[in-house]
Amino acid sequence: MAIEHKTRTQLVVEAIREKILSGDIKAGDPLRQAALAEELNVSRIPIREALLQLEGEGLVEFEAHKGATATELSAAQVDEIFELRALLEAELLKHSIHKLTEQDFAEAQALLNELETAAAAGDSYLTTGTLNSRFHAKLYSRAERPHTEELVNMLNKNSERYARMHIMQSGGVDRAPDGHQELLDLCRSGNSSKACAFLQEHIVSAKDDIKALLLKMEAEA
Amino acid sequence: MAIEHKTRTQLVVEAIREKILSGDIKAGDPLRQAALAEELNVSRIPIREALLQLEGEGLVEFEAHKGATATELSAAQVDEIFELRALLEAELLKHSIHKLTEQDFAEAQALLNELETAAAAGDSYLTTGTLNSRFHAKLYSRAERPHTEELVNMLNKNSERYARMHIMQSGGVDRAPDGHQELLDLCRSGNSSKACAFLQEHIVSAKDDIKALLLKMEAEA
DNA sequence: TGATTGCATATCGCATACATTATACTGATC
DNA sequence: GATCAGTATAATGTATGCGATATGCAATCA
Repeated sequence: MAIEHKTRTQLVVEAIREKILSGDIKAGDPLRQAALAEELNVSRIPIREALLQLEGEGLVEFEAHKGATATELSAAQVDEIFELRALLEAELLKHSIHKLTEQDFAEAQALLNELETAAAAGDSYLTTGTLNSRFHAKLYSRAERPHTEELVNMLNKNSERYARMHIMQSGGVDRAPDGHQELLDLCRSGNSSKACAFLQEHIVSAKDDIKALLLKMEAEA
Repeated sequence: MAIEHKTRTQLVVEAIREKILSGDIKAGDPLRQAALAEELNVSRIPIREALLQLEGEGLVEFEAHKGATATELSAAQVDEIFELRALLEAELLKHSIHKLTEQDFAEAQALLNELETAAAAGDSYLTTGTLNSRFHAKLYSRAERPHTEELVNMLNKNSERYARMHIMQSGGVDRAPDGHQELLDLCRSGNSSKACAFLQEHIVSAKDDIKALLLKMEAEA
């Protein structure tokens, strides 16, 4: 296994992304190149390049001569992003479900068990969030749809910070591991249309929770 | 109207994008920073920043310490991209169709007439391609789904160069203005599900043509 | 007093120069 | 002749510094 040589720009990308997703940098905040450069002990070049990459991920907006800001999503936009996720993740599942092996199901089940344990133990978002992603990724793993997967990843990054906010707000409780179990069972049964419909439902209901939170915040502001 | 001040990086982005879409730079070709810098009379910094933006658009792939290459799409990937387009454009149409005004229909019809005239006159891709995009964009214009629109734009950029190749190959003839007319009529009739289904069909059939071409090219290589 | 112009400052955009990494080549060893 | 180590070369990655742009404030004028 080759050790990978990370470039400074990559490290900066990860640092800033985490700052945005964790809420350390809030939506709409300006991202000053010089300040970030000093904080991360690099020159402004890797900062600029990192910001450009994050713009591609949709987390940052760049305006010439004015600087970058963390993207701000309205309730309507969050709506759209979750609906896109529902659409595309269902598409992934549709293409993957019939190719999943017994091994895949077992691994998915293991991830789910781990997730339940972690959730019960009140572990941090870093743990539950990662397990959650890995569970979903496992279900889609046989889709062989790299572009769709990348789009889903991008949409997930965009919605993740709002999901985190929601979890914080509701006392750090992750919801719906039951839903996950039901989804997995449906996949095992091989009923593609039912499983996809359930998945869409699952994503859309998460949307509704988060949208409610956002509307409240918009009203306050 | 404020004159917009284009940054060097933006100009470079446009220059390289056009080189890729036009086939001047072919899929898989390496993009040497120094060479591009000299050719476009700028330093390597704006070149690097432009390449990063193009990576976000999916036209370029960046690998640390190895440089950038124009993205290469396998037949399977072209397949995927067109299916995504079909899915997402149908979604846009679904959300837009019932909000389209008589004015919108008239403008779409005008674009279509212009397109037919241009196609009959054998105009360049620059003309027909632009009209084609504007026609589709008009149909989606009331969707109010900015993220979906952006994804569609991105997918279009990725498929455009293959579409251009296909048109070149078949003697510069653009296909299916009839299909466009039928699509517009369906939209006018307000039959959402039929119109969306027809649109999907339209995109998928374009895919099949291009895929055939690509498979032939892969076989030759 | 209110609007407008000009200047000061913060910030960004980009050229130059140097550091680091990957790769092709050379020669030695088996 | 094949393989490997070591080096040379070319390309990328990053720091520094200067010129350009935007923005806020102060001075000026109607």
